[in-house]
Amino acid sequence: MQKKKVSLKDIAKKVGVSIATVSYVLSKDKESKVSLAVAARVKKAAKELNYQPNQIAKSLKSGKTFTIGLILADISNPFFAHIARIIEDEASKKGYTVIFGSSDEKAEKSWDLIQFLINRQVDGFIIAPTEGSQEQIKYLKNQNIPFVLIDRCFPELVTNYVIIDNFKAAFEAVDRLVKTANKKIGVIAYSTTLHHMKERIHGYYEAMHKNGLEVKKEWVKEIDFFDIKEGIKTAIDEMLMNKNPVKAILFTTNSLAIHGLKYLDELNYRVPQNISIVSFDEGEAFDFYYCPLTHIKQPLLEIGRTAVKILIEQISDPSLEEQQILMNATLIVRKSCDRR
Amino acid sequence: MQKKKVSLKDIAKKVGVSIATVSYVLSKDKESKVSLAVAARVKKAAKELNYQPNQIAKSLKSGKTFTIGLILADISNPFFAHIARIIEDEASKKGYTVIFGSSDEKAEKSWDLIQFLINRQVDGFIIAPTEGSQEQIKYLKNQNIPFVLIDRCFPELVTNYVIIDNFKAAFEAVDRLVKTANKKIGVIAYSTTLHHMKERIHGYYEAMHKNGLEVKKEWVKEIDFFDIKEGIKTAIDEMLMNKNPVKAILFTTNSLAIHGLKYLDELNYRVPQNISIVSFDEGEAFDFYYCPLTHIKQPLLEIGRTAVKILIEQISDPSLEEQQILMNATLIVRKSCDRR
DNA sequence: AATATATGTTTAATCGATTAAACGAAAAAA
DNA sequence: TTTTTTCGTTTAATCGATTAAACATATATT
Repeated sequence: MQKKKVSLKDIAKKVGVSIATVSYVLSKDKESKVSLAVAARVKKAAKELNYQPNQIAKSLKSGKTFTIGLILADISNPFFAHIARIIEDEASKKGYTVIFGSSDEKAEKSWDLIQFLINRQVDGFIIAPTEGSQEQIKYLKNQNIPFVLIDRCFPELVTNYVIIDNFKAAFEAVDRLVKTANKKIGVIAYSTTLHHMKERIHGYYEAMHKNGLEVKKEWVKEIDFFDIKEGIKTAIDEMLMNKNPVKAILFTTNSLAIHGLKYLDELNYRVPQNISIVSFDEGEAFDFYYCPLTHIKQPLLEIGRTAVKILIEQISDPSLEEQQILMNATLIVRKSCDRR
Repeated sequence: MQKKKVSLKDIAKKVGVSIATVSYVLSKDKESKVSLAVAARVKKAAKELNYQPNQIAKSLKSGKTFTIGLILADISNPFFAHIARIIEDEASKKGYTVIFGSSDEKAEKSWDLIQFLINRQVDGFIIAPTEGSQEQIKYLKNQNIPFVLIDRCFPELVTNYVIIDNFKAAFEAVDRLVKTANKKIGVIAYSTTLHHMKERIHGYYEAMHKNGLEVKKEWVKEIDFFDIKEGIKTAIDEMLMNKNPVKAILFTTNSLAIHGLKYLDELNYRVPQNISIVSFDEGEAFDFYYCPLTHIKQPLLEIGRTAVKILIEQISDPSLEEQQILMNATLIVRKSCDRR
């Protein structure tokens, strides 16, 4: 059996005062009410007994748990793991704990997590929402539960969010590819209605258009989340084996790039000699890739910190206006898109 | 303001019965006490109001939070992120939530986290302990707070733990290096008193000894956690630039291997032509390394699942004996140690 | 000396759920 | 008909902390 924990009651008994007095002493700011002599004895006893306040009881009374629910696609994905770490640090600085859950991009799992965490009385959420989770987000709004979306957002809903300008990021990347002598450029994205993905594709189209380049149907590929490996193969095969094979590819996520580059290797395509590459996000994996990769770098630290900041503001004052933060990604230019 | 949540009180009022009756109805197993008619009305009302029990209140009453505290070195390290994900899934299957924290290998941070999570009334801990955290572990034992150590353990303390046989893993790896024509083998580890690291080094020594090979002082390097990059450089320089340069290196962690391989690249050493390599753990990063890496694969899924299983057993019955689980790692042989 | 004010401490309600014990009414046993 | 059981429901205590309000004392004011 766990040694029963020391409570205010135990201190009160030991010192010979009421529980209330002990409470007043130990909640600092109210100390003035209590005589110095008694306060000293209470503090001494608290130290001797190694009193640790029961946060559960505090939470029940106050309705606050100082806990943030963090819902990501998959904590074992380096991109999300990195964000999780940043959020953890930032939250902890402000006295908040993080409870996380992985949705695996499934709306149902996401809903289960939300329900679960609401029952655990989290004070708010930071969510990278899955496709089709609009109703869940609306529910949170209706219930006035504070939350901030990250990485993705639903433009049709007014919510807090912190994301990058995906359109611009993709646009700049493709524009760069064009500038470095590429005309036949393809894009590989996930097959999803999620706005950030659409924006990345949109950015691609606009950059092509702005540069007066035609886009062939075979150059734009959307791949199923749940079968990346096969999807990538088919997509790349189709991009390369037609009368207008692409000479450059924009991968819209880290995972897509990893799988794509592996397959290009199998096909004995060399980067950048045979094909140019730009990818979203970084990854340890790329460190060992023979050709330094041009990629779109998201300001993860700012995203995480801002999300926590907005959430905590919102928790303290739920009447605040929702904030929409659009950050800029940076195009890090390396060898992989240089074919001159 | 957050819409105030529906409580038993609200249902009771709506139905016109006491709170106790509602509680009896909704706690299923006791349903028999209540008349079917009333039970039906209560259930209906609960559904209509979308009642969600307040877990905080439940926890206060029961003393159980169904929450596990997970303390790792760094959630953004893929090795730990992977374990975290496994633990999350396994815990969630059994109705537990995970609260995590990163210790950054610092005993002080670890202690803060433990205190913090105890106040949050976690039911137990899964911990990858840091160097010098023995007292913290003893404290948990004294307080009879259930916990399971993973990845590392303190042999001088009787605790639950789930680790791999590090000695054996290192032994087999080095033995394999010897069998593939290497005689001059070095090892790079962290400079720490943590037992798992010592065991890995010990395994190296024993394998060398068993094969009748002498170990030069310059071949065994221990590197500071907090300055890997520089440490690796110095270590490798010293291993290579002496009258008995090594022809093979065992890296005792993933991160050491990543930094080490990068530096070897800088030095224009080719694997396995100029040097053989074996590493602990896998990593996405290795996928793009030009030479497939021989590595020691830990059974992460089993480790995570077993740790959760033992912890929950221990939570349910704290009088159970501590369990020490030693799992076997697997040596995955690839090209990086094949110099014949 | 009588009254007002300040000071220090306790009482008791509260958060939301659980549950032993008490209670009242109906059904069964005498 | 009276007594005993059974059944269904409510009362009230509890978990640990907070905090308004009540209550004593002591001190200050008139």
